[in-house]
Amino acid sequence: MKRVVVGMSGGVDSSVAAFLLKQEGYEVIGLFMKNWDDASVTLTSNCTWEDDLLFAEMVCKKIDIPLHTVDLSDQYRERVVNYMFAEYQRGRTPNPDVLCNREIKFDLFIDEALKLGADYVATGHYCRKETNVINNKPVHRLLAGKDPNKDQSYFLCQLSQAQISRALFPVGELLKPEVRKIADEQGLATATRKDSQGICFVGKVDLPTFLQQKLRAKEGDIIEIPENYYENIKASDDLKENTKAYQYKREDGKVLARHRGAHFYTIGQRKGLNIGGTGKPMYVIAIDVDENIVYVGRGDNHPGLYRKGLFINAIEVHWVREDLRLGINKSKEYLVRVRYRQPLQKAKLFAKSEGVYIIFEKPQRGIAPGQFAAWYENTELFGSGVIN
RNA sequence: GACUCAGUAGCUCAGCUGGUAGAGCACAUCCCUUUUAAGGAUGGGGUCCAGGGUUCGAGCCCCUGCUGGGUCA
Repeated sequence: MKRVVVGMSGGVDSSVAAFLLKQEGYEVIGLFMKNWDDASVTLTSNCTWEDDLLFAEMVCKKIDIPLHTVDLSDQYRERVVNYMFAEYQRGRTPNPDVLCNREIKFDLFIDEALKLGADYVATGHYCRKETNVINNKPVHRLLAGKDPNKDQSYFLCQLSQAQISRALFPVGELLKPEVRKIADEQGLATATRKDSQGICFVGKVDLPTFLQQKLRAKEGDIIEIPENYYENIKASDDLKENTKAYQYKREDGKVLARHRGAHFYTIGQRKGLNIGGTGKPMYVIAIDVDENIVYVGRGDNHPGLYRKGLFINAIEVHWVREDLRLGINKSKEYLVRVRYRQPLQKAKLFAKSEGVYIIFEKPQRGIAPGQFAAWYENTELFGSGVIN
């Protein structure tokens, strides 16, 4: 009998995952991770992990599996939270949950599971895995969850073959309502529990407030870049031209207002600028942390909000399908998304020695450095990388 | 100094020939969402610069003053 350790979060998805595995005949062990216990920064209820643990216990008892707990909060802080601070400080927009999966759930957690004698680990992610043998070698394929509304493959875009080889995703074949139904039928305490939101383990936080734990508020100018700024920029086929962020200078626009620290903002952001009287909403189109300037554009269609492409440094390019890695100077069409739940966009990848250039068929809005671009073929996730 | 235009929600402004005010933006809350955002819905707010007058009734008319912009000397 194969032994599976399931990451029990205290939510419905992992509850049902555990139940399904048990039903399939696995020997199932629950493992609860405590990764964060600082309730002072959360916006919603406090001490969420205690509630989560309680629910995990109830569910495990119900389906009759043991539950272990492990405290990974030191490592979580080191590998996820500190990374967040560091990225924001650089004026970038990190994705802590992608890191959390790569560094915690599918790294340290797997280690803990192996200590418990696990053959596999499972989570409640809406995502599918398929293992094929190609050239006499097993190749693990990461596929989108069946529920198009809940597909969470994006969050797993940084996983390696070794990590995926250990993983099982029992709810990936189900739709969310089906998961709820199973939970309900089985009388699991989590059946109607609200989906978690916000940063995994940390919860919903007000980012500027959260960041102020480590990053100082520092007043600076908000500068508006007029639409005609772009009139002189001629269209080009050059990969570098089309994939680099606009580099504005103070003289390119007019000071509109003040902000409380450029590193608290992200590209595409509308709320929190506190600029009224503009008729149209203002959006952040660039931030310069060295000069401490936030550049904004007026209106939904401001050219500065859109970019044709993006670039990923070679060392930050990750192929889930190592076997299908694009060779240097090769190019290929994929479907790409730059944020969770974004509809996949047609794009072409160009592999160069310095990294990967992605050119979209249609210009994309709010591409933020620090976020992950993930490329797919049909429903399969092929690779990902940090947007430069 | 003269002339002239303006002074209405936090901001930018609308308000027809007088009947106690509106829109966009901002903001707040909620929804959506295991990242940041975006998006959707709802909402809070106004001695209509001040004082006086005309009128049954004034943001709108008249007078005076104050403040700001412009033009001319």
